[in-house]
Amino acid sequence: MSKVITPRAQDYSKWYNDIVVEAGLADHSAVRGCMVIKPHGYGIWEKIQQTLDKMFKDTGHVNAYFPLFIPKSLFEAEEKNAEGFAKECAVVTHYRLKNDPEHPGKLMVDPNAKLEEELVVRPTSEAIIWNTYRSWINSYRDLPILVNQWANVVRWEMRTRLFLRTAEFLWQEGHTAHATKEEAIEETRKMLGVYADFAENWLAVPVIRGVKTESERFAGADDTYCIEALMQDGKALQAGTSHFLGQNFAKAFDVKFAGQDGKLDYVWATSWGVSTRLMGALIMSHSDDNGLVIPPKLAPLQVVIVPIYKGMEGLQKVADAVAPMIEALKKQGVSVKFDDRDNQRPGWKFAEYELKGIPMRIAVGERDLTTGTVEVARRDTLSKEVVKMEDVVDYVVKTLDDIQSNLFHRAKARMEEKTMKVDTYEDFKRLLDEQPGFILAHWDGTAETEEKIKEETKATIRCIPLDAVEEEGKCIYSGKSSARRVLFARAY
RNA sequence: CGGGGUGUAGCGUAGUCCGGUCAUCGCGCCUGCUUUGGGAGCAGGAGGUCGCAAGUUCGAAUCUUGCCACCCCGACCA
Repeated sequence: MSKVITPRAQDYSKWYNDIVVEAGLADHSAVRGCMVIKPHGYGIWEKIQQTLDKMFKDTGHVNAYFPLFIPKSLFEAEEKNAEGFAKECAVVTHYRLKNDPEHPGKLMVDPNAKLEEELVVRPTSEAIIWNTYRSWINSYRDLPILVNQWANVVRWEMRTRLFLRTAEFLWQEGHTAHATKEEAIEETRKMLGVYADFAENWLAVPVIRGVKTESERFAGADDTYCIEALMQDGKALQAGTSHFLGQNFAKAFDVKFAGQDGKLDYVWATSWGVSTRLMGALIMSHSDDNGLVIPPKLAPLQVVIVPIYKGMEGLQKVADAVAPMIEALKKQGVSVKFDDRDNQRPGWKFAEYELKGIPMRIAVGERDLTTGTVEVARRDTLSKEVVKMEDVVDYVVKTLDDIQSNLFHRAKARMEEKTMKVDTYEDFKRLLDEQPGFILAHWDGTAETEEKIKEETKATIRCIPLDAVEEEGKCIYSGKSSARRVLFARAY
């Protein structure tokens, strides 16, 4: 077991923090609620970005970039959106500092440099983007607009957690404009599908696709679709959202287009995003008490080769022996590193790479050179196998695939095991405490009931699953009739 | 915003109640030798505005006052 990671059973929350910090993913910074994403963490984020970016391009989207600052007057234009985010906005009021006459060597805000109009640091970019779209759109021929941006946003959260909720975070936000409601809804659902595909086939995190209830909806949306994942401790994590924005922003920013019939109408909109929070989902889905576990498809480094030797000549012998293997692995598209650092011993390196979640490790000693074998270990099961040198490339390629799918199936089995159908409020409350997880239960569809349940149990309706089957039932809280089960959980 | 906690070397810490060769120990770092198949051993060495500011005192990591920062729990949360 790791010397630096708190075991999950002892303190899950501390375990999570330890993984993030000790695996070198991120650190707390000098700024409250803001983190430094370190190279290892950023390397994973870059993989996430590259993969998603290609998926967006493949579905017809292009990238653009809009300003970090939004004039307050624009920000407040879409009332619900503004109201929803107002409580957590950072605001720029001045544009200059000057020397503080009372405290030599210190600076102060220059009171003469007050901005005419305050600038809101974007918590999300609908306002600035829709204000821009007004000038991009005149006719149905200008539609659809399928734009994505990779950016940072700021939300002044009261309480933050590394990756899961930080005051500043990195994300992508897609903002599309359409001529018809149907097309916009189709786009909303299509992007939800992209997210679900990415979550399951790259992050190896199984998700439930669904629609948010009215009270959980994005501020300014007509409908919010989401993917919900379940972490090892039985708490839910919203992993991505895709919003059908109706004509709300088009109306707020007066974005109209002339149709084929010459009539003017407001444009239909969507927006969708995933953030560095996905890192949190990745960490909490797969990692163990030894450290991080990275799905091979997103690992910046997939295979590490650790030499075991005596003296520099011994190291050289091993290096010569593995050189062809490294070349062959690279040819297969496997990222591989030969760790020839002489200042750490093999055992130390083993522990280190396990902590960092590298999917596979190959140990090669002088002993192996005589037998023509190597020892290959996989991170997900921690099992080791002796493999003939000439079979290594095939074995590694196959095993990386196997780890990827094993991680997904393991997480999926866990999610299914922790998903329960419940028909009484007593069982509901008991399960939340005794076996936390997803709970499928009947709900009468009212915001009042939803709110009461939340108050009394801290569980929220994560979503109304898209694949929910029609089923007559009675609301667990009010006893009123219900047509389908919805998904409850305590959430991050 | 409420409650709790922390701030001493790169990291983790002892010392604070009771002021006086107390700046302790471990990891890490540097040098050398021996080691290397699961976080090496020995020997030597370097490294400090004790969060910041003011005060009390012959003397402050330690006492007083004020301030700052971060973490954890809760409230809050597209």
